[in-house]
Amino acid sequence: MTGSPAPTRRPRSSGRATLADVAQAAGVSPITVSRALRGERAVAPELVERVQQAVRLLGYVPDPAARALASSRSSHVAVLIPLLSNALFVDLLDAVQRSLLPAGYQTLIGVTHYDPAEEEALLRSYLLHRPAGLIVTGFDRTEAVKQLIAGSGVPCVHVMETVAAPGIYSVGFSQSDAGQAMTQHLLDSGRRRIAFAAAQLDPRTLQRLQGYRQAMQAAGLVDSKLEWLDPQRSSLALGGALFEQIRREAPDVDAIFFNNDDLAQGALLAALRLGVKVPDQLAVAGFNDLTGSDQMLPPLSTVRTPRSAIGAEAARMLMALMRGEAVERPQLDLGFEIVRRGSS
Amino acid sequence: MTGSPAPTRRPRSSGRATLADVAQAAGVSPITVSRALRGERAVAPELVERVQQAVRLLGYVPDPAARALASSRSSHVAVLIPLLSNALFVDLLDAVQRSLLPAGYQTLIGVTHYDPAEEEALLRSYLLHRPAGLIVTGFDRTEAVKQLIAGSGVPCVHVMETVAAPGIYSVGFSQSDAGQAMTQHLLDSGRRRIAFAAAQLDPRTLQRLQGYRQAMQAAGLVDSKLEWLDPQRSSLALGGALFEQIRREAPDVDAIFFNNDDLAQGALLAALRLGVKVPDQLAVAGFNDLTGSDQMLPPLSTVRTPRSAIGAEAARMLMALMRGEAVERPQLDLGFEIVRRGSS
DNA sequence: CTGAAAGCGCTTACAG
DNA sequence: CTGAAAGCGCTTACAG
Repeated sequence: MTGSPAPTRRPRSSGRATLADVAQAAGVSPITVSRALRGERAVAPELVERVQQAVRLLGYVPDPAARALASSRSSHVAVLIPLLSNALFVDLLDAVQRSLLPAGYQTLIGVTHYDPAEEEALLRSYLLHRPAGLIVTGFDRTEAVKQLIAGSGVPCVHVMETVAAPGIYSVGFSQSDAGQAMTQHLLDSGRRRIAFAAAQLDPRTLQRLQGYRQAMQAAGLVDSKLEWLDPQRSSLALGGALFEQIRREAPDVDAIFFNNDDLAQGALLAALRLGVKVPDQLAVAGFNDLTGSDQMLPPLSTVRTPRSAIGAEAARMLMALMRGEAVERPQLDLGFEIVRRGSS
Repeated sequence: MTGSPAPTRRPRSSGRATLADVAQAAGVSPITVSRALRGERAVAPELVERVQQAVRLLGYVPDPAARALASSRSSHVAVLIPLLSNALFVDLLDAVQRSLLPAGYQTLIGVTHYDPAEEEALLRSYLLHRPAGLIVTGFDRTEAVKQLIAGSGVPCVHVMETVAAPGIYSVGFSQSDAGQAMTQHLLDSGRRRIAFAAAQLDPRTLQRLQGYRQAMQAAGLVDSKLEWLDPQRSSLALGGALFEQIRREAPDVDAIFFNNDDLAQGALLAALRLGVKVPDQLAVAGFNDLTGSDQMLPPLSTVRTPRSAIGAEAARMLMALMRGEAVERPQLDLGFEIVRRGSS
């Protein structure tokens, strides 16, 4: 019974309910619907109720693309991390997503492979999408890239480290304090020739090295020959290789502090293979308390880092910033914990 | 020298160059620019050149939101995986991103925690964003969710398993064949009382179990008491616990096939702790060849699964689908490899 | 507290 | 092979 002439143009709409549909159903204007939905300003409570009913009735869901185009801001949060193969960052991400997803934000994950150039490229690409927010790892970037972030106007939270700087938001802990504390723990348990073995050599690893040096310095035991710094990627195999190398080149070393648990785990396995008794002949310590460290033989002493809490707090801080709220504590230090197990 | 009156409205533009700017600079219409940029139809080569020059000159980059709104299709690819804490899926993701990013696609990562309901919620959420493509893990979803995917019209590639079904695209390998092959390897090396120990109990684990049963059946050695199926999440600690339990409850077991390497690694560590000699008293085998398996004592025999290749091929297949091209082989079996090391 | 108009920056669907 | 018009579904900026 449609007496009207067939339309000349095929409609381009997706068939989903639109803001206009909701407005019509609720008997208000589209702008009022828009405002009611975003909780902006005080729309009359009665209208809000009518709008919400219409939304339910029609199963209306806002179109993210239209929203992004009109407001110059998407519902995406870009998260830049160095690596996905380090459980540390997986835990961080998991916590971030768990907070952001229920709030309606989609997470874009960028892996930088510890390469500032790669990070810059990702950042430029993501910024084109006008993300609602940004989470980046650490502070190791060029002045140009910092300007790029600041100039974009996109709220940004830095994770893993903290820094006191105006307009900079960060959630993390002091990597150097953690390095110092573990070294001190080894000193306190009577070790003297404590080696520091590190891979990757990213900024946070080097901060831990500083902490190690401070503790050794204070004890009057500094010896640069005790530092093994390998730029290769961290792995169990590399940990084993470093262990053998240190045993060979410095037989008097009585403790090794590895900058990541995978290295330390590899070292413990190498010790088993070589028949080196840990901790009797040699203490071994790691960093991060990764999966499996408590299962090793002996269980690995390590530094437990609060990456899940960092992720959750960073998400919370970012959401406040995205809502335009003031953040009372722009710099959040979540600390760390020395976990003493059998290996030290 | 602007004699014109001050504009009454503040401009809402972002300041970036737009399609219209490029069109004006190139002396063509906006549609021609749009077509030239997307490589659609044959635009006169000379015009394409002029457009490209204007693009370079102005530093033009298309606005993803506008594009998505006008075309009902974003530049996002949603990838749904069960877990981020299993290195298997991290490798898969890494490979997917490595292929998709240079092609201009952004990856949205959804973690389902092996929960179909959670997967459905994520899927509905992502589909609202009208992704350009979809990558999902396996085939374990309700008919309703399958309809949801099919009805969305979004190209979709399934990974980790393969299936022959019209309109279904998949890249993976036969989990049951892999389970069978490893069991056969243990049989071939003289083992008879071979236990199958599994956690998580996701669909692919159960397929491996089928393969195990087939091999045991063929050898006339089936015994349901040899199956230890634990719904808990896979971990080193659980592997150790399962190892102890199996030793206690079935002392005559002469080999244990764990459905994931982390379990097997935990078992090897437990064996060291308990003084059980592997492989003399007992063979141990794993699945996936994860990091560290080659470092264990003894090194772990396992099934190497081609997850990086799966990710790369799935991305390639998806890109073909997104371009509207025909895919000659909608079902790609990438196989697996038995890696024999010291533990068997 | 509410709304009419304009606009965000693209692509679609027709037409020639 | 090229283009003028319309439209995608929202929000912004004014105005009242």
